[in-house]
Amino acid sequence: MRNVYDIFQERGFIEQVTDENMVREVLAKSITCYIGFDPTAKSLHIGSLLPIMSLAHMQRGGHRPIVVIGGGTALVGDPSGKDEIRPVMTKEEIDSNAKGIKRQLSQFIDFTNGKAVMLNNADWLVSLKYIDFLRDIGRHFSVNRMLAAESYRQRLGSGLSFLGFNYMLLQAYDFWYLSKSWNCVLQMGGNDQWGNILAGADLTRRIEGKIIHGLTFPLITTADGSKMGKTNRGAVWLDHELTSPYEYYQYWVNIDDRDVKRFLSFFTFLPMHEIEELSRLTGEDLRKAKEVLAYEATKICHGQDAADRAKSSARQLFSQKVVKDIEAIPTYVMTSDDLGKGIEAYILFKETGLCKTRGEARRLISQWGAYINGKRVPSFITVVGTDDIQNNIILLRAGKKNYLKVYIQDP
RNA sequence: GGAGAGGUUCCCGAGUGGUUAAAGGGAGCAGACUGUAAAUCUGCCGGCUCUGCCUUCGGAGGUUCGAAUCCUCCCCUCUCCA
Repeated sequence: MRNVYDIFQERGFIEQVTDENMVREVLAKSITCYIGFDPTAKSLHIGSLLPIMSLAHMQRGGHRPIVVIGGGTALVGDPSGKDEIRPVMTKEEIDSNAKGIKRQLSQFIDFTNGKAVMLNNADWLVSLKYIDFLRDIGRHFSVNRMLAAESYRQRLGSGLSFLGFNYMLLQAYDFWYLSKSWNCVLQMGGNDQWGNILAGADLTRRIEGKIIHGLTFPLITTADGSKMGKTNRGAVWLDHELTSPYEYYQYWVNIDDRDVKRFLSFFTFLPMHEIEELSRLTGEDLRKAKEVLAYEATKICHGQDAADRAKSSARQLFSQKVVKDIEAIPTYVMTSDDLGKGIEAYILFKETGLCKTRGEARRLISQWGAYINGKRVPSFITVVGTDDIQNNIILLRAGKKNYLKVYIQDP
């Protein structure tokens, strides 16, 4: 079996490593590794996809991944990222988020028979005693060194509370704890976690005299320099209720040409020679590569059926063929009673969620960006009524590529 | 605790009594061009029951015909000093 390190390397997963040779050596045998995830939402979004894929690669390579839900650390808030204050979350919220996240991760990682483990660091962090913690853990940390860390240095200009300052200690404690209780020898994470990961490895070396390792992934930005995963409707979620498989598929189809190769490497399991081949396509043909990316990514996240449906719906909608089977596109259900004597187009676009406000809907329509059943809506006071129903459906379109169907379902 | 600086619409950032829903940039949206791409150009870009109305410039009061702009108190942030 190939060393996972090589796989990571050829796919561009590695930004920093504690010690390349040692990590490669460690990975020659089956090990336990971990990545932490914040339970701050009930779903992860594609910003977390790279770490997730890395764990999947690890598992495929015969290693045991531990997913740590940061139920304890979420109470403190990581200052190294951008976000400042996290809303204080109740234990119930965190638990329910954790449950959702585990279900989600099960798509990517096999948690059966101990092949992967999910833990919540609240279980060992919340009960810590302050004085004991200071004496046992705090003594190993040099404030001087912490202040020198990049993640904190940036904060020094904009403000850092003592609470946030302690985040590093807690995460370091996690790594130490996991190395002790689960024999975990590698922590991975986004590059913003580098300082925290090092702190954990350092702490473990000081307490146990044991060398453990860290590896970080590059921060993924899109070719135009923005953070990955934002669309007009917000983040791209892994949860199919927050982002439908169709929308998920569309996100990947619409990426920048320049991102195709990287994203294929990151977000699919396709062998590199296939990826090379796909990325050699140019011009319009490159869309085929994007289709492959979208299909594979959707398949990994939502399963093959969903990927098939998303693909066929997308093809129909964008190839001007007769639209007959478009089940995968987002659906808004209403009854013919709701439709009643008719409803102004701009209100309908707002109600279905295609536009956030009525004002936005008016703007869309007056700029000729709104379509009903493929026909441009001439005016925002155009009334949509039961006459517009075709096969129980009214097909709405906002802009060039945002489709939604209104499904008429009478009781 | 002391001394300064500052908190403006999604973000950055102008504005210092009326013509300001508030310059400019970014993001976002639409249109043209295209390949469901990028770049470029054009328009839009607080909300609404939209030729008008309502709500916004850290918070609460006050002065004024009229305040984001002046006064008072409060909250928060930063910098330097202790």
